[in-house]
Amino acid sequence: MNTQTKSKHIPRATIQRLATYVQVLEHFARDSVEVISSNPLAEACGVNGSQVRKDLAYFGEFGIRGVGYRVQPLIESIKSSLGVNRDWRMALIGVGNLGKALLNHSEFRNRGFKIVAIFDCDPFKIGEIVHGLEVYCTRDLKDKVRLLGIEIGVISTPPERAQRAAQHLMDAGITSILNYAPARLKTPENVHVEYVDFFHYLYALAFNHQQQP
Amino acid sequence: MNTQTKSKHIPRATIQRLATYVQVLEHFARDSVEVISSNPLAEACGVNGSQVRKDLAYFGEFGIRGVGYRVQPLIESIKSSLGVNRDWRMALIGVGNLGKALLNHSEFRNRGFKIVAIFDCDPFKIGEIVHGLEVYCTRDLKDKVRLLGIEIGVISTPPERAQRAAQHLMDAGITSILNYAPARLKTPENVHVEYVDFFHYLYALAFNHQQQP
DNA sequence: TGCTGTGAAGTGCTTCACAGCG
DNA sequence: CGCTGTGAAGCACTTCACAGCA
Repeated sequence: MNTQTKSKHIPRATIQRLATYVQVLEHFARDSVEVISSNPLAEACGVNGSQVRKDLAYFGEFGIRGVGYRVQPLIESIKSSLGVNRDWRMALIGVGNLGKALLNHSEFRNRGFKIVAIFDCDPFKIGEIVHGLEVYCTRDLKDKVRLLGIEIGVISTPPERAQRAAQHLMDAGITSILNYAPARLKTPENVHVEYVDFFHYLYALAFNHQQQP
Repeated sequence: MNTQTKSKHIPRATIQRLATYVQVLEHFARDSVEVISSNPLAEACGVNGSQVRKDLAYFGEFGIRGVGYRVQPLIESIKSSLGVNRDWRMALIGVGNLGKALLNHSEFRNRGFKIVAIFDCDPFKIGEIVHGLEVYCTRDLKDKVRLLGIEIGVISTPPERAQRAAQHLMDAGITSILNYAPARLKTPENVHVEYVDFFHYLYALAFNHQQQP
């Protein structure tokens, strides 16, 4: 069994599906399923069987021919391939409603994505304690990133302040940004931004609904 | 100018981008930009200019040759094409932490996606008032859907109860479901489910980060 | 025999390139 | 002249089909 990534380019869609496979496999694991073959796994994920096999094959040979995949080891292999079998330390910028809701969402922490410092530029918020974390001034970001080994920045500011928050993160050397603000960010090539837009989903539902009334 | 959908199939990716265009166009509108051509719009959205023109062309001819697109009318045209220029009434199932956070998120309401009834199967929660709404028993869903003209169901239960919630929604005739629970749903073809998984984004960040360390 | 892993074929989205119009 | 709208080309992802192995 080989967990090295084959040097090929891996489609972004594959990464997203791998996250789904983990979700579904953990469900099977809870039901004490020990071995599963690609077709039932695919069905549970709403995709094609070859798709599953091809996605997994990007990262190694995890299966047993004639048998299938052992569930628990496969979960570990996928997590390791994705790099989510370790902790990630994150900084959150923007301690408003949305920011507080994210801090509340304990599932992040459970999965190893830990918000270890929070920032705001509102002087009235600085110093406040939210979910056990002191709100720091955004100017201190660079120091804290170095001090706390932060690798991911989460932006939950209002849209008009998102670009400035991104600039602070980039100045601090952060190249991975999760952006909850409804704004596009101007960033250099080497910075990876993921945009979370709750409305994409609703727009897709609305569009489909009116197409087939 | 023609706002009829040409009968062609419209890629899902196009719908997602249209949501982004609206976001970016609204930003331009706030800055009093009145006309914009495809290339600057595309750049602000992180896509190709032809992509923008082709996406828009699925729904009609919104531009002026030699000039570009008038921002405000374009916003309205896109919204109308997507079906988000009207109100949508939604039911939320699962009034836990996540459900409450969603109720808090006033942006939904502002954009016309209104949660008008909330449900839970926990007898201790039924009758409680959350954000001005009484928590109803999930058994009453069918009646309320009819009574209140609900068209979209939002699932924010724990994963093990998501399928049951979906069943209740489908029994009530709902065919559009937004699922925040980390579980895949078994649904017939005619039901449209959008899965919101916060971890997709984080997994993508983690994967990319470890690829280019 | 049964299921994985994978080249080859198929499909659909994206980009190009330019005709057409304001 | 400039920018849109669009057929055609290019590219990437998905599915098929089967060789290969447990």
